[in-house]
Amino acid sequence: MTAKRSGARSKRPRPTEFQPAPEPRGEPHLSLERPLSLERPLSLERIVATAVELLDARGIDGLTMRRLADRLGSGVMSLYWHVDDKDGVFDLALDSVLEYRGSPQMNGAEDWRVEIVHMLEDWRAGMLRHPWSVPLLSSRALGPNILSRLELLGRTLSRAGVADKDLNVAIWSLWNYVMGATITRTSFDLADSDKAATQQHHAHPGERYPTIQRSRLLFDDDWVGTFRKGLDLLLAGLAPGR
Amino acid sequence: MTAKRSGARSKRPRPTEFQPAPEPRGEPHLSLERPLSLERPLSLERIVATAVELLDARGIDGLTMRRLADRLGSGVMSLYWHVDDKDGVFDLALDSVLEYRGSPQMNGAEDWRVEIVHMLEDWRAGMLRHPWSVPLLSSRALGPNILSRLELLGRTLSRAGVADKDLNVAIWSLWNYVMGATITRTSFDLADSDKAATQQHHAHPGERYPTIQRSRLLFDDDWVGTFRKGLDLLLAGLAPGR
DNA sequence: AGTCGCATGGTACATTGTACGAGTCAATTG
DNA sequence: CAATTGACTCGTACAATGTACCATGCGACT
Repeated sequence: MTAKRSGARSKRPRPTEFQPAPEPRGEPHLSLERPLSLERPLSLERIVATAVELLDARGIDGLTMRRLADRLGSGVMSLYWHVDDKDGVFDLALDSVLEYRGSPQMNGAEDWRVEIVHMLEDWRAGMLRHPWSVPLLSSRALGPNILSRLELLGRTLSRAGVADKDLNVAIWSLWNYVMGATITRTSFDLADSDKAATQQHHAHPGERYPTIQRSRLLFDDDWVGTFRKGLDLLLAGLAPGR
Repeated sequence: MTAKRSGARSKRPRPTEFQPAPEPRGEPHLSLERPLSLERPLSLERIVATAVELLDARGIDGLTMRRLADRLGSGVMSLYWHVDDKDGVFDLALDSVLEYRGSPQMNGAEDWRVEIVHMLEDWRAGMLRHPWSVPLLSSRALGPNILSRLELLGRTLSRAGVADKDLNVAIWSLWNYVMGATITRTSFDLADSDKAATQQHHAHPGERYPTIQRSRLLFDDDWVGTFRKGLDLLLAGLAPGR
């Protein structure tokens, strides 16, 4: 009767979370050589990693279940044992890219500024390394790794002396700033690569947009500098201590 | 020989822009009653307006060319005379939603703060009214209406006394803040509507995320207040004058 | 041996975007 | 008047996609 898949499907091994090994019924085939299986066995990790590769290489529309299966050397439908549906692949890929490994030294006394800036810049860099993550991030719910970063942010700010009543504003302000900066940045990358559509505006910005033109807003490519300046400014406003 | 469509297609009437009426070869059929055409004639305006309706009603995946044509009472392929492709519809719909009609009074002497806050809040409100605009915004190039807002922002800041060398940082900081705040907000709306996927995290935030839990970060629904506080803070830091 | 649960994947189908080309009708030109 | 043109409409067809359904294989346990 080939037991209902809906049951099996809802029981995913571990969606990027780890669990304290509740004896999952004996380890499955970790024998010597792979017996006569054509390739390595499929796994959630392999699927997610390959999905990220594909997304990096071909963008958000470049990820199709067929292509993904091809790269994995498996049949298309095999993926569906490990994953609910395509949206699930997106969620997993997104979260996997947003993982934070922590700041290197963090012998923190007064280093909270450094730690916060490090985490936020690492986050921004991660998103820019995988530009497809930005639109995904704004259309899906927040995954565990995002929450972890929020938690770290809150904890650090709190340790730095931000009062509880100001904490939420502080967290969200920093958070929003980074999100926005990253989006803006990727928008510009897009605009550059597809000049055809926007040349009408970028070509004659002086006519309709004199101020933008004068400040060279659209051509200022010191993104990192601008990002840091705004961030410092925010931090200065948020945190009392010098 | 039914002239090549590629020629006709590139000649769109006016893509939300206006042009000084270069005599487009005599006005086409603005006769009395519609002769025996089944419905009103198709037009770019109607297409865009209906697309926005559809997007509002069914979300980003709810917009299909067939459904759009159905709502317009036309054949699917008729759309393609007015629009390049589906992405074109997205671009047009997005830009149409982001138009700014200006602040009401603006008898500005010291009112520059009011004007900026008004424009930014209007922008935020517009995006929240059409949540599909957020992911679109972060995956497409900036349209004319966005540039107009940037221009207005820059001009107002400049008039308020922000030095040219600080202008870019000021513009981008405000911009990024609003973008980020809006994204965050829509993420939460998503998370609320699809508790199933995230309940594991939202249900037990205290275990893994004690600080978030303590500050009730995820349950603080005074979005407007938090938004305003952060914005005021930014403005205070950016503009010297009190 | 048989049974069960994990895991793979082939086939099939509905839905999508859109290329192609034929059709309609009004204005223009002969 | 007839012929032409060019703006506009739309039916058909096709390729690409997500995924439901089902058959199969394999290792472990009884």
